Amino acid sequence: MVTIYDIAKKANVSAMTVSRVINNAGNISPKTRKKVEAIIEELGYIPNSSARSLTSKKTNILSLMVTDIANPFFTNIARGAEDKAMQMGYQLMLCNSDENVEKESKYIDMLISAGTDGVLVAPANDLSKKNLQKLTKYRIPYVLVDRYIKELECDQVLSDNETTTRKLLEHLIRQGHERIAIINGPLDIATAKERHQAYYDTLTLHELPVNENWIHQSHFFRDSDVTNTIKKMLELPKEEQPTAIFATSNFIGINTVKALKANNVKVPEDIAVVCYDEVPNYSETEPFLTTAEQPSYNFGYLGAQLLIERIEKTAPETPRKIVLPSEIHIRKSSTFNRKK
Amino acid sequence: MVTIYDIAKKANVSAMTVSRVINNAGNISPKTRKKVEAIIEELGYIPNSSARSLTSKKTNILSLMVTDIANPFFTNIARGAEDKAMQMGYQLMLCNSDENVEKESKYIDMLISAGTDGVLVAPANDLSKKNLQKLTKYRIPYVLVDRYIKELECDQVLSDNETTTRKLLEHLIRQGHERIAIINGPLDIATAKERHQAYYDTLTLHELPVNENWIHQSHFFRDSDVTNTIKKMLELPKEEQPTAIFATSNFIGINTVKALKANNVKVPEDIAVVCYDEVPNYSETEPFLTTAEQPSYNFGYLGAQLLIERIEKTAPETPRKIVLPSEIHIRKSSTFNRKK
DNA sequence: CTGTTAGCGCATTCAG
DNA sequence: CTGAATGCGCTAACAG
Repeated sequence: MVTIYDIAKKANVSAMTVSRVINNAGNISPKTRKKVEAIIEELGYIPNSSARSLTSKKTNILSLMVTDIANPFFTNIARGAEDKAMQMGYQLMLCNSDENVEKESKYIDMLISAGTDGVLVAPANDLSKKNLQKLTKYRIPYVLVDRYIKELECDQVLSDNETTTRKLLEHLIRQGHERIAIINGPLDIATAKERHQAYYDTLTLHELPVNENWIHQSHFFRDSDVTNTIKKMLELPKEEQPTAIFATSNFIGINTVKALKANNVKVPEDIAVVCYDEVPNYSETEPFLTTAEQPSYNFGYLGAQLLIERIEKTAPETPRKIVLPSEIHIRKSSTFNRKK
Repeated sequence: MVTIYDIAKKANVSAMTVSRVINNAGNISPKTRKKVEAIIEELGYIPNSSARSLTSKKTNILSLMVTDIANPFFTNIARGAEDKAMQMGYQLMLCNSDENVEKESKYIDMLISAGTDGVLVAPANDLSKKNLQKLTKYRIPYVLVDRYIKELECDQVLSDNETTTRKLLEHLIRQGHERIAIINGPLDIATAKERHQAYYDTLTLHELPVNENWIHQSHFFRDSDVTNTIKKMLELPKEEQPTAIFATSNFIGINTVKALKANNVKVPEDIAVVCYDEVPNYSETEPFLTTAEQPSYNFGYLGAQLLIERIEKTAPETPRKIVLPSEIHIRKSSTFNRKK
């Protein structure tokens, strides 16, 4: 292993001079700089960041904690965060909590232990609070992405769940739907809670009925099980059955349509479906689902930016909150006008 | 920040005793162990792995370098690797090279610098060799996944490209196809090279023509552009046009079908399509593409296992090579028998 | 512009 | 079973 002492010896300078060259710190005469740089190159020196962070408390590593690396929504965030990180001279480390607070906690410990400069987090749920407070205890800044947590004062990049939900639902209402169901994620996740509230508010605003038989929870995973939910809905008396379903995530939306079809329910003729989150089109056919596409890449990109500003202390003291709008894509799964 | 000295002072023992408790090393009396453990718990001590790795040269961090984090094939590998890593007491760090040797090189430097115990690599291409040799120089073991590199002696977990390609093609041949095209990835990637060779061999074996107008390269990315390729194929005289296309990756397959449809070519009636790699079914419809599903999760899982064995020196000296079969899923995109 | 000294938090080595 | 001394590779703080 090559160290700065090897370089120093070969260049006839002190280790400190080498350190200065590497970090572009202090004033170095162009001549010695050249000489040192040449030897660094020659020996293929790579700084030992363990040693470096032991003294300087800086690693230039950002971390991103997501809840499901298999979800394209999160891989997009990762790409955005990585691009910004790279651009600013940081590297990105990815962790996958699987929506599991315990696993998240283990990863947080690892990140503290390994010494990350800051963490971009989509927390598993409200209980993640204690994990994040641990970061604070170790003075590691973090930025919440996608999901906020009540009473946690920190930078955040979030989706405008209220407006987006309302837009999706009003699209359904315009099509003549009056009985609209929701299949949501767990209510201990902020996005689920907000979407639930917005669902309730929008229906109420439009003087539409809210029926507890139309309100269901699943989870946000790829295999989010909705078959039972759909079965229950279809067992309702005809006049109580919803004519439209609002799915609060991509996977829930996909699985809802699949479950409906499995029960010979026509989408959108019998029941219309809209959902949150865009899905990559891996099919040869046109995309079918009406979606609200969140700017996931920007969640990552802007989140990384806030984080770096926080790390480098170029940010104002008060936490910042960025709320981004989503884009509604109206497609076949919801375009069947019941008024006609 | 809590250090072992804080613990030691509070427990009235030396720092060394604390270190021993933490690492389960040496012999400690149950009483002092209990006492120390209680204080560790109480103070919420988290070891500083920078300091630790400075002396012990061990971080318990595995790294996974993939070429495209947006490709479900690689996220599956990540999940497999993560599961095995966790199970064995390691954490997994993810890096995304974007099929770019330079970016890969930067990440390798970071990994060396940060001190990873071992790396699971799907190399960008044949030029990745120098990046991997750098790892060797720093005595960091690595395992190749999915893509091997010539003359690099190391553990590998690979796909049986020869058999799988043959099976896919023989399926086409059984359907009566005699003019089969290939749209491949860059030939400086091992998998592309092997699939090309297997394509050639299989056609020759079955005494079918090989026409250079049927051999095309694209790349393995999500937006792999094949429209020009398809256009060229369709401009061939009718009797020279291929009746089937073998796409060597998921994205190439999807884009091939899309491009064909855009040109009003019916799949599979006019041209059949088969491809490598399974694709998650994000659509409400039945999967359409005939695919060879690689055991990607196992690539990661077994790769991590080999790597950990190498790190912990429980592996035999000689490099091991695991070759895994793929599963063929015959679907509509290729089921139209031309013999009838 | 350059060098010296000291110490980051921990584990190895050797001594009890 | 436990402790003291030492050094990993680097940089902050000071001195020249």
